[in-house]
Amino acid sequence: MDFIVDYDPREEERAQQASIFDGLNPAQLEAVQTTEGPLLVLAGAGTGKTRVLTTRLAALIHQGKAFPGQILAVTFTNKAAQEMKVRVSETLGGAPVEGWWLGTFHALAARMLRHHAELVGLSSNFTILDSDDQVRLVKQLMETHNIDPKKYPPKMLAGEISSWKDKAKRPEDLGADEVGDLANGKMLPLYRDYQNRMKALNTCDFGDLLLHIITILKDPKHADILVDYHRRFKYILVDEYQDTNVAQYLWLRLLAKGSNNICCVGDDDQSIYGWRGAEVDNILRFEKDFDDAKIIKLEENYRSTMHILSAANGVISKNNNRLGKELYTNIGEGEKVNLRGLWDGGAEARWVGEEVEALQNKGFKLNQMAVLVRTGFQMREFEERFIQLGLPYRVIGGPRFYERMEVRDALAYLRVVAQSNDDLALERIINTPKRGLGNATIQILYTHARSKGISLYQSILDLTQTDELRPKVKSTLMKLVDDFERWKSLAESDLHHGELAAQILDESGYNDMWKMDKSPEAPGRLENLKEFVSAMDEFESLQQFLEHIALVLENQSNKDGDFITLMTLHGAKGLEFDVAFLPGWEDGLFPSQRSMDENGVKGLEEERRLAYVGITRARQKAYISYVANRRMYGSWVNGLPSRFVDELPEDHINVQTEMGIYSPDQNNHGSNSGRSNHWDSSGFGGKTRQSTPKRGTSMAGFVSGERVFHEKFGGGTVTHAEGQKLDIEFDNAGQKRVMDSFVVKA
DNA sequence: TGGATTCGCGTTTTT
DNA sequence: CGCGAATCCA
Repeated sequence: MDFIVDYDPREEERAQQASIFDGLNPAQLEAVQTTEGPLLVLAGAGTGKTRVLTTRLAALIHQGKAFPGQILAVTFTNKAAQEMKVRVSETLGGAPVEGWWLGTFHALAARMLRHHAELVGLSSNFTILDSDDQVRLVKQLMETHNIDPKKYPPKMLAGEISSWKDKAKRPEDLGADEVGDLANGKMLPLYRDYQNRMKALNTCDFGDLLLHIITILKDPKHADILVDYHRRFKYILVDEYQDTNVAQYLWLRLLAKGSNNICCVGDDDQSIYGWRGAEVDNILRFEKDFDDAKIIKLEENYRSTMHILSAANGVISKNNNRLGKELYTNIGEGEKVNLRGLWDGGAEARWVGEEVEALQNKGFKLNQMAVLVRTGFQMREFEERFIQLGLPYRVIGGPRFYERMEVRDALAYLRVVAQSNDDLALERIINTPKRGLGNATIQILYTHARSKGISLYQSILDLTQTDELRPKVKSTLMKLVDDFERWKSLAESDLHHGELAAQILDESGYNDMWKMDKSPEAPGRLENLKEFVSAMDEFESLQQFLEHIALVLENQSNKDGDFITLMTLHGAKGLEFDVAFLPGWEDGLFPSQRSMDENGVKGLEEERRLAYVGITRARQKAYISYVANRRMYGSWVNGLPSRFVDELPEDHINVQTEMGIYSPDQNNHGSNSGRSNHWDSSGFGGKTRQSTPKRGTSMAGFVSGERVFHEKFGGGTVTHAEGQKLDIEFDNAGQKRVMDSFVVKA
C-alpha cells in the first residue's frame, strides 16, 4: 500500500536517549501525552501549539503507537505543512516524511479522490481549476441562463457557489430557503449546470475536492471505503482548527469516527478567515460531536512581554463570541505599546522609518521587524519611504507565482496536453500568442461543441474536416491541433516533461511573444517561465506537477539578507517579530468598513481578532498608529482613530501625539459614544462620503497655508494635542455638524 | 480582429 | 489614482 511508510526502529532507541518532551510545560505535556480519544487543544498566540502537534506526532511514532502511514496530519496552509514536516523530521533524527499523510486539507482530499474519482463521475486524471477558471466558467454559463453579468457579477455568483461548497452543500442538498433570490432565483440551475460542466471537463474546483470525497465517504453504498480509511488512520491531527470550514469539518469527522483519536489544535481568537467559510463554531461543535472530548488550554505565552500581551488581551476581551483565554507570560513586563496619531500617511511612514533606524542603532535587526497593514495599498507609502531611506525591505504577498499570467498561460498549454477536454485551458491560450483566432471563431467553435455535446478541442478536430471556417482560420486551427497532437505524443514518450514544457513554449511562439514585448515586465516574465520549466523537473510526471502547482506551490521568498518585512495582517499569522509596526488604525480602514457593513457584529469581531493577531506578533515592541488624513483611490479621506485604539487598555499604552492630532479620551469615548452602533452607516470611504459626510467622520485640510483641523464628528470628548478639550455632542439624526475648528501653527 | 480608448471600481486570501 | 475590462472604431 502506497501510503504506508515504515519507520526506523532505531527511533525508539533515540527516544530513550534524548527526550523529545524536554522543556514542555505541564499543559503542553498533557496535550502531547493524551493520545487516546478526542482532544481539543485551545492554544493562544505564541504558546507553542505547533510544537505540541509535532512533538505529539513524533511521540506516536517513537512510542510505536502508529506508523507514519497511520497518522493523518492535516494543516490549513502549505506553509504550516512544510513546517510540520521539517520539525517532525528533525525530531525523528532526519527520517524522511515523503509519502506520509501530512499536508493540507485540499492536498490530502485530492489524493483520496484520485483513488475514487470514478464514483463521482470523474476519471482519476481530473485537473484542478483555480478560482480564475471558476469565474470564467460561471460567466459562460450565465450567458446560457440569461443572467445579466452587470447586475450580478460572475465573481459574486462563483463566490456563492464556493460558499455552498464550503458548507458541503451539493445542488441536491440545498433547500429552497437556502438558495435565495440571487440572480433572479436562477442560482440553483446555474450551480447544477456548473457541476455538470465540471464533470464534462473532468475537472474539480477547490471546493469539489472535499465535496466529492465527502459524498463518497458518506454514501452507504461505499461503506467499505470509509471502513478502509478507518482501518488506515489510527490517529488524526489537525492544525489551525479554527480555520476549518464545514466541509473540512465533516470530512474530519467522518474519518475520525473510526479510531476516535483526533487531536485538534486551534485558537478561536485567531480565526480571521471567516469571510472564506471558516467556522469558529466548529470548535464548539467538537465537544458535541465527540462526547468524551477532552479540552486543554495553553495560556502561557513564550513570545511577547506582558505589556504587549495585556494590550492584546484588552482588545480581544471586547469580543463577546469567544471561548475565553487569558494569556500570560513569564518573560517580564517589557515595554508599553506605543500609540501615535499622525497627520497623514506620509508622516506615518516617515515616523516608522525613523523608529526603524533608531532601533537599528540599538542593535535590532531588520529581519526582526515588520510592518503589518490591513490592506495592500497601505504598503506603497512605506515602500517609498524605505527606498528613500535606503532601508532594505521585503514585501510578502502579492500575486503568487502560479497566479502570474505567464505561468497560468504555460500551465494552460500543459493542461490541454494532459487533458485536451480542458476547454477552459484551451480557451485561455487559443489566441495567445495572437494567431488571428478572435471571438467570432471561438463562438463558432463553442456553438458546434455545444450542439454536439463535445469539447472545444474535439470541435476543432471536427470543424477542420469541413469547410465551414475561413481557409486562413482553418489552417491556423489545423496547425494548432497538429502541435498539440505532437506534444501529446511527446508527453507519452520518455521525453522529460521539463524539456517538453520548454519545447511547447518555444514551438507555440509563447516565449517569442514575450521576447518581442517591450514592456518592462517582459524580462521578468521570461524569467518566471524559465523557473516554471525548471520547477517541472522535480516531478515524476506531468500529472503530479499539475497537482502540485494547483495545490502546493509556494511563493519562494528568499530569507537571506537583512530585510524589514512588509505584509498584511493576514499574512502575518503564525509569524513573530521582535518589533511590529501596526499602522493605519483608523475606523473604516481597520476595522474595515466593508467587513462591518457586510457582516455586522461578526465582521467587527473578526476584525478585532485581526487586531489581536497583529499585536501578538510582537515579541518586544509594538507600535500602533493612526492618521487624520489618508489618500485613498486618489482622493483624501479623513479618518478617526480606530475603535480598537479606544479599546487598548490605558495601563499598557504609551501615548504619543503630534500637532493637530487628537488622542481619544478613554473615559468618554467609549461604547456609548454613538459610534459603535453605526458601522452600517456609510461613514467612511466610497463616494457617498464625499457628497454626504456623515456622523463619524472628521475633516481636515490645508487652508491658506495654515493647517486647519476641523472637527465634524459626533460623540464623546476629544483631546487635542495642545491640551485643549473639545466637548462634542453627536447628532441623533446622523446629521453632520461642524462643532468646532481650530488653527494649529504649521 | 485587434489596437485604442473609455469606463468603473476599489479588503483581507487559501486551496 | 491606477488597473483591468468593456467598448469603440479602423
